[in-house]
Order: sequence, then C-alpha cells, then structure tokens
Amino acid sequence: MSLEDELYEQRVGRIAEIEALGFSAYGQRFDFTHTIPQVLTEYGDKSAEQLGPRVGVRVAGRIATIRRMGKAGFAHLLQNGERLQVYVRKDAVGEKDFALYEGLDIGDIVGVEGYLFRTRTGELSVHVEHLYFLAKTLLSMPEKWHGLEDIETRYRQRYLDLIANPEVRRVFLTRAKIVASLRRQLEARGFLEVETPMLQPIYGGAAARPFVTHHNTLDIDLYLRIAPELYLKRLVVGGLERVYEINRNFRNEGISTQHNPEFTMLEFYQAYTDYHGLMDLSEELLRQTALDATGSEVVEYQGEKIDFGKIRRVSMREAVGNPSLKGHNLVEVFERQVESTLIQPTMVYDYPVEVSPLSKNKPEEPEFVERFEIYVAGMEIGNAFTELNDPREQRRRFEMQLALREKGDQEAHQMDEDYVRALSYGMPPTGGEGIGIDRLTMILTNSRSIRDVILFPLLRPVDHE
RNA sequence: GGGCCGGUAGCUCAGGUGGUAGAGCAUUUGCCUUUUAAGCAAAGGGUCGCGGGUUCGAGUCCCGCCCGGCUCACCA
Repeated sequence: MSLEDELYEQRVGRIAEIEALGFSAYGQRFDFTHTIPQVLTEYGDKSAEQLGPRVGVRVAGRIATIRRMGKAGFAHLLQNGERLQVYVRKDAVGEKDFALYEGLDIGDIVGVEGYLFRTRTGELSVHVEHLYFLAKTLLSMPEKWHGLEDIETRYRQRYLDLIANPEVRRVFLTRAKIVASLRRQLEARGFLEVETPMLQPIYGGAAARPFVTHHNTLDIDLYLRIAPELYLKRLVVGGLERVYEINRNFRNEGISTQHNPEFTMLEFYQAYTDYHGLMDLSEELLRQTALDATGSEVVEYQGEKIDFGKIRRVSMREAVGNPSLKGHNLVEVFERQVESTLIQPTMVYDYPVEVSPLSKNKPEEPEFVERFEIYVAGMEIGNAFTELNDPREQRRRFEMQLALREKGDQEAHQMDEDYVRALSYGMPPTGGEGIGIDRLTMILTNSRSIRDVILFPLLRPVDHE
C-alpha cells in the first residue's frame, strides 16, 4: 500500500473512533460568537489582566498546527486567513473531549468553546472547555512551513492554495475590492449595469478568434462572445445612455502570463461624450480603484512604483517618434518598440483607422480615429474610443474588414447587419471603453501572471485513466 | 508553434564523473498539563512523470511522449 493510501485509510479509520466517542465526523451547525479575525481584532491587544474576569468565546476553524504534550496540548485554528491558538487540557475538557483532541489531524475542522487567556509566552489563546467536531480531512495538508509551492498543483487545486498560502487569499480579496470599487464609481455616475449575450450568432466588438458551440434545438452554431461591445451600443441606441457590463469574454487564442482564454472585462458606454471625456473619466476611475483596492494611488509592481495619481497622455505618433508613419506600420512599430516601455500609466491616443473598425474618425484627419489605449507596466489594460455612429461609414468599415477576411485575416470583423440597422435609427455621440479586470488586478496585487489573479485558470486536464 | 528550465516520499527539497534512493515536515508508537518550525526516543513510507534504448547495472546517459514554468511569436 502506498503512503498516500495508508494515510487515507488511517483517517477513514479515525471516523469510527470519532463516532465511538459520540461525535459526528461530519458535524452539525456551529453557532460561533466570533470569527477568528474578530477575536484577534477585538482582543489582540488586550493584556492578560484585561481579559479578566472571563471572556467566553465559541470559535471554529481548520486545524493548522497541533502540539501535543501528554495530558494537554495546543493547536492553531485557521479561519478566514488568520490563526488563533487554542489550549486543550484534559482536566478542563474531560475524558471524552480530550480523547477527541488526541485523534485530531491537521486539516480537521473543529469548533471550540472556552475563554480567552494569554499563555506564558504572551499569545492570545482560547482555554478550551468544550470541543466540537465539524468535519474530517481524509487527505494530508501541505507542509506547514513552506506551504504549497508547486505551481501546477496550486492552480489545479486552488482550494489547497487558498488554505496554505495566505497571500493568495489576499489577491482575490483585492480583486473583489477592485470590482466593487468600479461598480460603486460607475453607479455613482448614473451608469446602469446590464448583461448581454455570451452566446452570439455573430461575434464582434474585437479582433479575435472565437470559440464555437452549437445549440441543439435551434440547430445553429453560436459563438462565445469575444466582446459585449455591439450589444451595449444597441442599448445606447435604445436610450440606456450610460450602461456597463463586467463579465467574461472568450478568445480562442494563445495562453500566456498575460492571456487566459476567458477573461473579465469592464465595458462602459456614455452618451454625449467623446474620447477626451473618457480620458478624464479613466484617470479618475483608475486612481480611485487603486486607492480603494490598495489604500494608495502608488502601488509597487515587480519592483517599480506605479503612480495612478496622474496619467500621462501621448499620441501614438509622438510615442513612436516618427510622424511619417501611418496605418498598420505605425501600430506595428508602436507595439514592437514602445508598448513594453510604458511602465507608468499612459494613455496613447489617435489610432489609425485601419485597425479601428468601430471608432469615429478624427474630423480634421480622417485616416486617424478618436481612440486611446491605456498602458501600465508594459501591458494594455484599457481600450476606448469615440464610437462610430454613422451607419453608412460603419457599413464601409465592415466591408473593409470583410476584404481583410477574404485575404485570410481570421481575426477580421464580421458584418453585423442588425448593428448597422441599430445605428441607422440614430445613436447619440458616445464614448465607450473596456478595461481588462484581470490585468488591472495583476498590477494592483503585484502578480506576475494572469493565472495568479484568476481562481481557476485554464490548464490542460490531466487524465485519471 | 520555437527556445530554455523543471517533474524524486502526502508536502518542501538533496541526490559531481552510472553502482540496489536521502533529509526536514507530516504519519505511527512511547514519554511529556503554557507550547509555538515544542521536545526526547523509536518505526513505517518511493512504479525517481510515462515509454523505449545504451549498459553487467540507469533517478543519473540517449530518443520519443505527457504535464507544468519562463520566454519569443500571436493576442487584450
């Protein structure tokens, strides 16, 4: 028998022992008086005297460490990323509870009832009077000192990663704060949150290859959306003048430290503004989000201080430093030579029309459009433009894209007749923007890989024969 | 897809030039009523990612494959 099986059988055997003592191996509801973080916040700085006469608590958590010393012992309970020590002695808990304590494994989930005290070395602890068994672990936990380090296991078994590595938990708490901050700011400005189709008969709103799926009853192929853009603008036509969506996009392309096949975008549209208005708004949104998520406008990313307090604005032609370049050549040089050097938050504006099929032309320079992208730490995190609202020009742009598709460009835009029809009813002048939530989270959590900010990144599945 | 790196006990890792696989944590047993990487004593635990090959002999050398990481290309 392998060690793994041996450990498993050992613990299955322990279920019988737990039940023989009158406990359930998979216990009942446990009403606690405090979470462990609450105990630490409330009593963490109280002296032994201040804990008298008696502070009674009921707390629950997962056993993180055990130190047994004959007829007494200690354990640390882990809950919500924080640890509280408990002290169990035979003469305080009685025969039965002490027998239960003696058979505990690291990873078991228990509840304790008792009172707070300070140990000789000063650690705030619970002097246990009753022990409750809540859930049995059958598998052994990662090592207490190094935690779980194997990157593949961390992604495949994120639950273990979350138990063993407190900083992982923090990343995802920060991610939630980022999303909450953006929602709060958009709500405050009168934006309405909406949901638009993930399953789309025509995919659009970006240049990318899609995932294809099939609906059986309708017997049609559908695409997982690559962007919600065209639907959101239909809503602007419909009079929802400020809308946003925070949701997943799917792109059937490469995987890297900056790309996951499904990723989360914020897209928002505001009628009666343009890309200059969006630059002002973006600056404020990013500054406030950094502040809400990290407590500071200046964050450290991979050794660089990134300042969201003021965002530089530069035209693409200035950034490239060659005013004669245009079209695809300009973008190519920009991406090859400039993009990775944009460490501080930077808005790069005025894109060639060729790469921007949905953006409005600059009136005085129609070969350029009113578009900008936001770069931070060498990564594109946002893309925004004054929306093209002339249906006849939009049709010409789609036709340009179809011509590219004919030449083999698999990422060229499809024709969307209903979108052109929607524009034909009249869309107000509108600014629209997308912000990549995953990449923004990378920067605000100092994460090197997009997989570190996505709970379950896509990995090739392993065969279980 | 290309290049580089990695996969050894449940976890974290050692294993120059080939010679029957080690440590710490975890586990088991004993002792221990304020410990905290508790301690002391003892024990068990491995298809060395998978498959071929070279060799008397492969964790180690060669070939192929699988999985992962980084990076380049592509993309957001």
